[in-house]
Amino acid sequence: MSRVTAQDVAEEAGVSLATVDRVLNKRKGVRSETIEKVTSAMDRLDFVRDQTAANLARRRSYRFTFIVSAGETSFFSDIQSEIEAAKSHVAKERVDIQMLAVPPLDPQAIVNAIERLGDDIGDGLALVAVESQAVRDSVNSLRARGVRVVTFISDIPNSQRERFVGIDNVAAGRVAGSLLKRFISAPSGDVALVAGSGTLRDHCERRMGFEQVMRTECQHLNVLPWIEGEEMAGVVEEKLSQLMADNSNIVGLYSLGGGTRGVIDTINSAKQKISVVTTELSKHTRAALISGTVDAVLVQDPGHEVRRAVRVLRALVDDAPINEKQERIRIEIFVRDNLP
Amino acid sequence: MSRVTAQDVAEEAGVSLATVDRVLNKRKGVRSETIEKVTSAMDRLDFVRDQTAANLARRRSYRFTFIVSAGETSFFSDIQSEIEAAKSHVAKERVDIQMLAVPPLDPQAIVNAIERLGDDIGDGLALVAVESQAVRDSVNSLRARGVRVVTFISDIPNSQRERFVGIDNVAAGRVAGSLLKRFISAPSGDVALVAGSGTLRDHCERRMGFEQVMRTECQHLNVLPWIEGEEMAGVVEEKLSQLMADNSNIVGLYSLGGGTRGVIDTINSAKQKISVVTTELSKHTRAALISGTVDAVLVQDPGHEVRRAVRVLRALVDDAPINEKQERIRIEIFVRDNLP
DNA sequence: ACATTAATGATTGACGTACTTCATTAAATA
DNA sequence: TATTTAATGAAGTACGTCAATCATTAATGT
Repeated sequence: MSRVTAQDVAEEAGVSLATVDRVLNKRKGVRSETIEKVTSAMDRLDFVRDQTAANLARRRSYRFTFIVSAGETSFFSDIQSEIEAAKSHVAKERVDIQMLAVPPLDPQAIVNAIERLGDDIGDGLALVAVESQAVRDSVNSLRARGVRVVTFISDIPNSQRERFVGIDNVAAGRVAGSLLKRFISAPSGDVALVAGSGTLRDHCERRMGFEQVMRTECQHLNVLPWIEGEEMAGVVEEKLSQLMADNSNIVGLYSLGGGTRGVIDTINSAKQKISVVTTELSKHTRAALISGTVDAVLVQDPGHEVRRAVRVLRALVDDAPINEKQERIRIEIFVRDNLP
Repeated sequence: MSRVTAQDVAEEAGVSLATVDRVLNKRKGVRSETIEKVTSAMDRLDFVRDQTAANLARRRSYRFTFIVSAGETSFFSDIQSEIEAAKSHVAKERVDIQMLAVPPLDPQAIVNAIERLGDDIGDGLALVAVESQAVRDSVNSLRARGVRVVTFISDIPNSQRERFVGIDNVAAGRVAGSLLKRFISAPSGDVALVAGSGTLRDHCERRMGFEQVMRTECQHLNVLPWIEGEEMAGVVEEKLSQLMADNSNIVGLYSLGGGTRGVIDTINSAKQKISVVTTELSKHTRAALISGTVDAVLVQDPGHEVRRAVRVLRALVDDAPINEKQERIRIEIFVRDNLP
């Protein structure tokens, strides 16, 4: 009933423990014939190497860096506190995490941060990327140095980052579109679009997905040019209330980025009945869902994303396979009744 | 930069390693004054005990049993394959899982299975419970023997199970209601309800949540008496097509349990345009989402649930704290565009 | 036949913690 | 003061694997 050890395998295979170890760790100096003997013995005995003991013996420890945006958005403060939480959690498993918050929307800040860290960056980096050649170069040179890199929340394709941990933003936009399509009962009307900034790839992608659905399936709805709120509630409120004053034909709204609080305040003080889909679960969107101001909120769970980034980085360092299915980040839909 | 060990703590506190160990494992025979010295040294040094080394030294291994329903439903075959997957995955961490599939809706089958297992049940049990006094007694006597028990998917309250790993089914019903409410644009009409069986607590709870919303917020909609399909597609199809032939005023449908394939087939061959919300993500519901037959699917992710059950059981055995936030199972909403 | 190389065995000391035993010291009680 | 009791130290073994060393044996080439 007790576990099968490498020693047991050695006896079963009629070789020494040293040889089993060589096979186990793919070291050279073993005849293929012997390798076969050992692996078949492992099969017969159902041997599974004790990963915890192996890590202990290897005295392997991991050091990862997170570089995130220091935006005003509640999403990013959630991300930061989740990273803090993960930090103390994974410390038990010899994983050390450091976090750096840099000014948002600023490629150079990212590049400088990476520069300054030098080797202190550790074995891997999770980066909230900003679309820019400088960042791309920086990522590529990290990879050349052997640092494992994943992009986080916002991707930067065409770089050598090994993976993107975040949601499929085009799909998120499509979900918003297909929900709004069903929520809007009016026979026709305008749909407003509120975003943070056109320089954020995730915002652009969501818009793209949203417009795909609108164009192909909602000929009765007309999507207005988007409002860029620079992720600030005040700016959003100003621009949106202006728009709504000018246009009494708005029947739906999709807020796909920061500054959602501004959207909520504006809608609350307007008289029109509008179907609304937003992003991010903050106390504001939560209250708005309950009061009925907002119909649905599309969310990417910060806790999941942080934990997954850590798991993926660790797997990359270990050259272990990644369970793609488990590591996919879901787009979660919240309505009033499934609020967490 | 290297990790702080118990030895370091001993030196910092000016005590021996043995004393640190006594404090660490809450053994008696240490003055409270000394305990204080040690814990403050641990704080100063940021000591985190290496759980992997501890487990190794303790030669602790875990043995858990899953007892699940062997229903025809694809959900349960998903559960089973997820358990298999988890099994090989956690074997690396000295966790051994065995699974037993018992006939569905049969309390005695569960009791017998537990009886037959005896001590072989291991350190913990995850049980897809069925409402019954016999099962309750069985669970309670396991607890008395020191076996940790969690209910899984379907709860059995008033028993001494320590936790329920699954979704909030009343909330799931409410979500279905509030989605249907928005999806249905007709000014009035009937809403059909298809379930598996009234003896399943999760089905009853979903119905309850659904009717709560309908009654309080949808006076214009009339909920018809539910159809019990016994989790079999054929039965569902027969009963539902009968209902739809008799009633041309059906504008919405919520399928809250097994046999969803029957629902889909029936709707497909009917001419009415009906808004539909169902449960479970199978190839049938997936296809129906894409074709537009079904508007939304409410899902509990089998993979998540299995992994969480294992984590919770392990934490219970270790007397470790459980991160409630992480362990809550979400109700996921799928529409055509966020299909995984 | 001898030197060279490759494959394997045997042994050992980590890794960080758990747990036990035995000895020692300090404090409390008679 | 003598005796018991409680608190602590010192030292060692174990857990399962890694990794290094050195010795031994078998296969290969000259």
